[in-house]
Parts: sequence; C-alpha cells; structure tokens
Amino acid sequence: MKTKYHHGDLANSLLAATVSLLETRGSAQLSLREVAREAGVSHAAPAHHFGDKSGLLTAVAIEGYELLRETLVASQTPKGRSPEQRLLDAGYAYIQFALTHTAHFEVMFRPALTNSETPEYLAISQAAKDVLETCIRNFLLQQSPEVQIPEQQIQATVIALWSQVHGFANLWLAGNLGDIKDTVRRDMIVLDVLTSVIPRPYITLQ
Amino acid sequence: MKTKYHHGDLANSLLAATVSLLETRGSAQLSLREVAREAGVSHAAPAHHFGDKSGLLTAVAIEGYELLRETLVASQTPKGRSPEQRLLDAGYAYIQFALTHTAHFEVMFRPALTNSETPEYLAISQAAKDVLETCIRNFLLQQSPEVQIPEQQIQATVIALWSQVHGFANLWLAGNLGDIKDTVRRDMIVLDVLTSVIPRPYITLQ
DNA sequence: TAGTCAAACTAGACACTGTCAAGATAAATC
DNA sequence: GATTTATCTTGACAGTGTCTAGTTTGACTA
Repeated sequence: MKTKYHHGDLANSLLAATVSLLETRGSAQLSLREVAREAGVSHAAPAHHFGDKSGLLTAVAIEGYELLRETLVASQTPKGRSPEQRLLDAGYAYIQFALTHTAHFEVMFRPALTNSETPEYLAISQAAKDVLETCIRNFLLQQSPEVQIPEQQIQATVIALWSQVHGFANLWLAGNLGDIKDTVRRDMIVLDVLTSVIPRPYITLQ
Repeated sequence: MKTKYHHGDLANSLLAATVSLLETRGSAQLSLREVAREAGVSHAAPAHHFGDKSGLLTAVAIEGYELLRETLVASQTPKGRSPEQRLLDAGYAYIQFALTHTAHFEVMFRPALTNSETPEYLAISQAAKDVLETCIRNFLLQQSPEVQIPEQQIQATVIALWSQVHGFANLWLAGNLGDIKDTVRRDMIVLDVLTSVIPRPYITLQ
C-alpha cells in the first residue's frame, strides 16, 4: 500500500482528499494539485480519472446527492410517525445534512462548478428531490383528504418548503444567523423555523 | 479621458468591470487581471485601490448590500398598504433583487470570498437586515395586537421568512426550480411561496 | 511660479495554478 | 510469455494573485 505505481483505489482517495480540502479551505481555494499531493500522486493523476477540475467536483456533487437521499430516506424509516412529523423529520434531516456535509452541500448547489447536465447527475439529484416531494405529498394528502389539491399547488408547496430549509441552511452556513453556537439553541430555532410553516393547511389563492 | 496616467475614477470603473465579468463568467472564473484589462489599466492597478482580490469582492458585496437596502426601503414607501401587504412587497423585492443583481447577490452571501468582518461590511449588511426585521415586526404586531410576542419568537419568525425568500432565490439561481422561464409563471410561484407562509398567525410552540 | 511630496499607476518577477502531450510502468488478457 | 490496455508520471505552457521597485502626475506649499 506504500508507494506502488498503481494505487488501486485512487479515484476514491482523490474524492476523499477533495472533500477534506473543501471542508478546510473552501471551494474557492481548492487546487487540483493540492488534492493530488494529499493523495500522494502526481499533479496530473486526477485528470485521468475525472477529466478536469469540474469533473472531480461533479463526482463530489453526485456523492453528495447520494448521501442526501440516503439521509432523507433514513429520516422516514421510523414507524408510527404522522405525515406531519415525517415532514418535520425530513426538514430537520435536510438541514442537518447541510450543516454536517458542508463541502458536499456547497458543491451540490453551485452548478457553475460542476457538469450538472450529466445524466448521472440529473438522475441522482432528481432522486433526492423525489424523496422530499413524496414526503410533502403525503403531508398534504393527510391535511385535506377530501379535497383534490391541484398539481400546481402541490409543486408550489414543495418549492415553498424546500426553499425554507434550503434558505435556512444557506444563511446558517454564510454566517448570517448570528452567534448561534450551541446545539440546543440551534435545534430550537430549526424547530421554530420548520413549525412556522407546518401548521398551514391547504389554502386557495385569492 | 483617453489614456491618461491617472484614470480619475478607477476604483468605480474597476467595480463596474468586476460586476460585469461576474455576471457573465461567474465568481469562480473571475480574474483580477481580466478586470484590469477590462478597465484598461495594468494588471497590478486594482491592488492599489482594493488591496487584493478579496478586497475588491468586499467592495462588490458592500455595494450589493447598499442596493438591497435601497430596494427594500423602496418596496415599503408606497402608501395605503397593510402590514401584510408590506411583508409581501418586501419578500418580492428581495427575490427580485437576487434574480436581477446575481453577481452582487452571490458575493454578498459567500463570506469566504470577502472580508466580511470589516466594520463597514458589518454595518451595511446589518442595515439591510434591519429593514426586513422592522417589516416583519410590524406585521406580527398587527397580527396579534393584544399579545406581547416574546423576542425570541420574533427572531425565529425573521429567520423563517428570510430563509423562505433567500432559499427560493438560491434554488432559482442554482437552476433547481425546473424550467420556469416566463415571468408570469415566475411571479405566480413567487406569490405562492410568499403567501404560503404569510397567513400564519403567532403560535406558541408546544 | 517653482519645488516638493504623496497618491496613482506601471513593469517585472515569483510561485502557483489547470490542462495538455508524451512517456513510463504495471496489470490484465490472450 | 508477448502484447495490449489502463494507470500514472514528467515536462511544458499560458494564465493567475501578489509582491517589490520604479515611473508618472496632480496637489499643495512657500
């Protein structure tokens, strides 16, 4: 495992090194050559596996969407929870993911850094979004079982709720939410933010 | 005005060139030297006015916060509007600003690119945020005039509403909202998103 | 009006970057 | 065992941010 010419699992090592460097230095300062140094290979090695810098970051984004999807699915597995609770769980999981996997999260939502039109990219990002949508659908269905909610209204709700948690995570990561350091207050505020939009039943726009 | 040694208003020219390049190429590809070329000066000229790259981007962010503040204030000047309408107006203005001044908006909320601890930066960003907060305070005051809403609850509402519009703008700019191209549908969805959180009166958390 | 000084800008250099082409090595295949 | 193929290295190139030293110019002083 020391200094073989063929690394064996270089692609994954490079991915890990990239995420690690992103987490410490941020995406603006990320250097392909530093990634290569971190992985102990020559400066041009990454190109062979990922093409170029955007290719490497695309791989990070895809890994991120897989992780996010798993996280969201996992948040829905506990039994005996109401659709409303499940919605809260999903929102909380989303925020938790963003604050934990900051490197992935940033790259996932900056398409300028990646090849975001790749079929694989589109598929996995859509898959993650689908979990959210299903969750919200179930919630709306339970909120008003008798009314047939128009599809456009459902989409608007998806956008509204997604915006909520996504914006919260972004403002948090950008340092715009003041000095909320400790976990307790953080959890409280997250809950506040989430519940602030939860109690709303389906309403028709005038 | 042709090729004088002293430009006269180089700082502003550099700022304008930076914003222009940010709008076309994006922040990841922005080059100080290209900014200098665009402004017709030597590659080291920007350093004299802004120190380094982060100094230049700090100036962009500050200009952005000034613009945002003006936009928000302007959204509140029409007379005869209810606090609820004013809240909608502010939210709409926020989103409109983000989608119009994409370069400013991106730099404003990526502190890694700027010197976001500068007194001037902190002051102007706080000033912009204050407009939002006042607006939301007035809304809550009108929603429940008899109850004294605890400060923490107010802050949570500010965060919730800010998250909403901020997240919406971010998802939009990242291309995560599908193919909503035409202005009509866009306006409708913005309205949906905003109203989805508006009708909620003050509630206590259990 | 002449002289001085500080601000505004240029020129050159340095280490670093991403990417490309060409070559070296080792594993897999036949 | 020979050959092919994937993996990785080496070297080069243009471009970058920033530093230092120098040049130009406007403003102020006397």
